[in-house]
Amino acid sequence: MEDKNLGYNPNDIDSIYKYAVQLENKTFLEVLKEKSHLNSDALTAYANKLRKGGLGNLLEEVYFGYKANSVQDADFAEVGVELKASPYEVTKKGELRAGERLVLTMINYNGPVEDDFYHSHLWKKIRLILLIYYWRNKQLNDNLLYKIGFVRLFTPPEADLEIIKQDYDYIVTKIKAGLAHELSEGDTMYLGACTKGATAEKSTVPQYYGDKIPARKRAFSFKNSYMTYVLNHYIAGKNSDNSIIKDAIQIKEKTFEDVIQEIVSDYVGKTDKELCEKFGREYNNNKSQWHELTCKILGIRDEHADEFVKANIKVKAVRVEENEKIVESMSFPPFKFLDIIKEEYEDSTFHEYFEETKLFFVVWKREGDIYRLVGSKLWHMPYQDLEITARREWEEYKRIIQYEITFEKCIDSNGKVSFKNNLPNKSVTEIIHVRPHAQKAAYRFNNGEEYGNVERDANMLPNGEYMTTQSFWLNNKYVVLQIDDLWKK
DNA sequence: GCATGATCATGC
DNA sequence: GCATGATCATGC
Repeated sequence: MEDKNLGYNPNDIDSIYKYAVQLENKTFLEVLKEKSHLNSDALTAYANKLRKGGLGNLLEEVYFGYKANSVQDADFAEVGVELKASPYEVTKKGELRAGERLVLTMINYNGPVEDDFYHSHLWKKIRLILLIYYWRNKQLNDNLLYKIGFVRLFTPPEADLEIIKQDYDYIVTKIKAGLAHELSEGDTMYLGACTKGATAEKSTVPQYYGDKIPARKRAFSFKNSYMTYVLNHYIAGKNSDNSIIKDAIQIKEKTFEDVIQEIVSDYVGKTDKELCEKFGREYNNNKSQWHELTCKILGIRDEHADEFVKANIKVKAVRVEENEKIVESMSFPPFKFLDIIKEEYEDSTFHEYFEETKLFFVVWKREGDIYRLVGSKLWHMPYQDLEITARREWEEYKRIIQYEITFEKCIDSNGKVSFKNNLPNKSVTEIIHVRPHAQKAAYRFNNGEEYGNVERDANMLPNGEYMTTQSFWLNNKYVVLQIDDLWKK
């Protein structure tokens, strides 16, 4: 029965949904005006109080008429519906992107964890979610003007749920082994253990298991990549049908990693030439050949397989030479100098990338003129590498970019000009180095000298000069160490 | 043969 | 025309 004061029946899913869906296309300000009896001053004061997460609380208190709480039951406990308000953004290409990971419930460090997924607090929070997605349009300077774009009842589809269960088991196993301090979002596919609390110092507590080593407080969350997929495909109705798992049955007994490795293993031992013939692709050794063969082996149109998008997995075809070396290092998206100097490592774009991204290495080994497929591996940067070595190297690059970058002008035998900088060379680092990553070299110096297309290919340093845009690269020697067990055994 | 600065290729 | 992933070319 409908509650006259609330406007809906909190014990009836249909009623909750019908009431909620009326939020679509309204701004938060419109909701406030409609539902509260505040005068305009009080409204302004309320708006000023909004903190992060405040927009969700606003809906809970003002629109649904209950106090926001942090109880580990679902918000509409009688019917097991959990309300989640979350932002999305619209990319330049017009695609939707989740603005945040969807935080579900805290991981308990004060007592035992729940082994059984279907009897866990987490399950109560995700079996039926009332998703309220609002457009975080950064061009608006008042977040009350954000508009609610989508209201949906959501539960992960069966094939997703199998992977989420595997993720849950992985996280729980690690916690029970007393290794909560080594948890990383990159460990898992769709369900992550994200950190909670502003800083590591304030939010590190002893864990319950093992030697009670202090660990960052963490919460179960759906990863940003998963929610971005949910938004585009389950909510906005974009079609894709580019999945590797064709039926949830495939993933019941095996992990996703096992599934993709088994697919690849059917082709191990075949050469690139044989595979080109088998898949009807011209054998021409061009840049994309081994990458394209990988997609054909996996039975996907391109690297944006549904599972890869959801779990933020990037396909990397790696060719190993006869001397067991990789010719090239591996590039990653470029960065801006003025961005990196503002970042702390822990919240940096670099750290976020390697914490949230997995690489699927598909490895080929050279034999004369051809490359033979030797195997594959789903990889993410190991905890120690990301938190210690890469941190040290990143901070050194940041320091030099910030305080003491210098250039030396070089002219080669053809009279071509280049500039040598004093950033550490790859020979002195273990994991990463910094290299140019642009269409052409471009510089502008404070003495007025200028080279190339500065607007397109360079960006500004703290001292006002411009250097060719750079990116982080994984050292080729480091990459070899991650995969050499595939042929050494 | 390696290190490094520079550049290419493809998809959207 | 850009974002992204991948490779080239020179000097030592």
